[in-house]
Amino acid sequence: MKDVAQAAGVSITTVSHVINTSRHVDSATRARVLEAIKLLGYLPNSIARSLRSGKTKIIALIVPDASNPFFADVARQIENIGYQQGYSVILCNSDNDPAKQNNYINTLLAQQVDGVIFISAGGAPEDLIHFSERGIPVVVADRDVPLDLADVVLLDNEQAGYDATQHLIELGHTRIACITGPHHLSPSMQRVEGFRRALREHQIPCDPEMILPGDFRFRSGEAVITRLLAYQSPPTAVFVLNDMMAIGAMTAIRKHGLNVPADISIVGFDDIEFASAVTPALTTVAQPIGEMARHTTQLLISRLQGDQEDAKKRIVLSARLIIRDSTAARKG
Amino acid sequence: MKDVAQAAGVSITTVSHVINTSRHVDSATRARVLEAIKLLGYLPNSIARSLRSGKTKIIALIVPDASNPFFADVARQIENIGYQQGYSVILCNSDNDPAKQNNYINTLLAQQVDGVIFISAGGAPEDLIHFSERGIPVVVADRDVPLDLADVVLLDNEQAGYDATQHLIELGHTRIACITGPHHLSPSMQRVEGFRRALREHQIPCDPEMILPGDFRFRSGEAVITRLLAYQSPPTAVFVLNDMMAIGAMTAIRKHGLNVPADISIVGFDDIEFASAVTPALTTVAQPIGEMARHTTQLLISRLQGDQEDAKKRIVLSARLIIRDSTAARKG
DNA sequence: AACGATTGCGCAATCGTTTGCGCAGAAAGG
DNA sequence: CCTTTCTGCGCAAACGATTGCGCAATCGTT
Repeated sequence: MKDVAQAAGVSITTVSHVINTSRHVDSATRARVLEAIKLLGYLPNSIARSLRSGKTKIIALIVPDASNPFFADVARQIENIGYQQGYSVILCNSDNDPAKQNNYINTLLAQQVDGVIFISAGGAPEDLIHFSERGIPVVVADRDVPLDLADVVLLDNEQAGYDATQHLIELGHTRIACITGPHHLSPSMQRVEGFRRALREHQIPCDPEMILPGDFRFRSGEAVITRLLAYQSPPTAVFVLNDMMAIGAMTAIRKHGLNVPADISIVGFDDIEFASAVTPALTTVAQPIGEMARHTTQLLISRLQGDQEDAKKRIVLSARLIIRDSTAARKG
Repeated sequence: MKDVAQAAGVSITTVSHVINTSRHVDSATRARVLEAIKLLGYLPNSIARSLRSGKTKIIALIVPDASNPFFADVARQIENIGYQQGYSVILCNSDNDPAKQNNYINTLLAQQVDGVIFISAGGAPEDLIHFSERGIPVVVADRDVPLDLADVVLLDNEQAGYDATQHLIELGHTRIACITGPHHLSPSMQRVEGFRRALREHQIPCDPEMILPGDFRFRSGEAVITRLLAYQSPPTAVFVLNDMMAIGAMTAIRKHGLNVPADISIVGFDDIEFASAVTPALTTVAQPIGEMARHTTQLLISRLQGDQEDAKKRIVLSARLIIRDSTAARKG
């Protein structure tokens, strides 16, 4: 910048004002400065800028598992929107590990990010309050956390669970299992509640053996369905709380010589791209990822731009059941 | 920091030295300072640090499509390794768009990242030279670029293409198609060359109609295979240059009432997690993602730690064919 | 007791920007 | 021709850390 100033024969003050159009500069001078900038290939140092302004134009996105297509997609969309609004997004992978998650939170604090979008790996991430303490806005997405200090964007998981289950019931199934996620995650719990409510409303007894936890990853879908199939009277339909596990389950079912949906119906959750690619195409509950990403980012950015409203906002979106080929009427 | 100094009754100089253990401090004093730090919840401002030191401890990773499981996985692993070494990784999605890619490069320059790992979206990203100009090390991974200014970590794509094709030939196929990626990407080109060499060495004529380009995404696998199936004498085997398209192709094949591998054999590329999940399980060429991530990150970090060696390093890794159920001997 | 070495710490400059304040010269008004 | 108002720009103080230099007190020697 000094060099630019010298080359243009002005002070660095003027250079700064040219760059930011923060006050009037004679057009001849401006031209000289601009030329010097091109010539020297000058780029403003955003570190110094941030130091001065207290703003970094960086928002952090913390996700539990970036290689899960669902989160990958969320991340991509948030990044896109942020990018359009002039924010860089730094992606942090907590690896489903609350400790790593806390580490990241502290790094990000030191890094002076302007805002945070947080998808919890579980636990009550107490370090989040440090953000509030420092006036850094946080938006919690997808998974609720037991702390009331951030805006939240969630899916109506209970209703979604209900809808999926009802679909199976309407197909005549009564022995319906559910492969859940980890107990401590709010979406998993709520989908299970919807599952239970549907059974209850149709007077179908709910056998606790039929509700088994997985970890949202492919392998655990295989593992859990194998246990279910070993039951004396195995389920004729399974509601699996995400697509990764659902696809794992379908793979395992085939290995056991059974057929989807003839012998057993499967409903997944998320509607990842592969859901329509597997055979049979997976009936699943589609999350409005785009909407979610949009609301989340927008909420954060409006806070960044000075929305001081005290009340924490809470946005709840609806899911949509997509019926494909992995569900069918009960045999016989 | 000022507050900490005051609370501990010392100068900020001493506080700094306590934090960085950059010179001896009396243990009593040190204790007072540490206590003040805890008490005030002080965290060093890394912006200011970076400004002073010229180091940000941030490395950027530019990928063409973060929602492609292959890149998602690469990203996750690189992030992990970087994290362990004390670097934050900022993930930039170029969306296969050279313009966006260049934009990012410039943002990153302004952001003063310490180093860059670059997986090209194609084009000759001339702006990359700005990094060299400023002494910022760059490592190019996966896709070669026509500029000689960075270390490179690549797969031996030619050999991998050869191996995949040979597998099909050994199964008795002679009408073998190839669904490629965009022409301007080096991995795509090289795999095709391996494909050609295998045909040549086995005296199988190479019909140009049998080599059709896709864009590495799911949909284009469906689209291209559909064209191939419409041929008067369609292929009995197809080498698809990535798994996303391969799975798309299998889906489409089924829709056409044909069977994999009975009617047509498919070989994919990447060995993403889903490759083993689909039915039939996909025969594919596994890229050593872990090794690639490790080499790439290590190379970059050693440059960051002052490896001034002029010669650009070039690491070439080998792929491994994984035979599953999507390939079979030619009928009849 | 005197002097050099050592230990323990603070001053102030610096990194590259932004920005409040103020100063010169030109235009406008009387 | 002397004020007053603009117009166009520069000075220097921040932002929050790191670090070369140097000063005072203590210790060890002779």
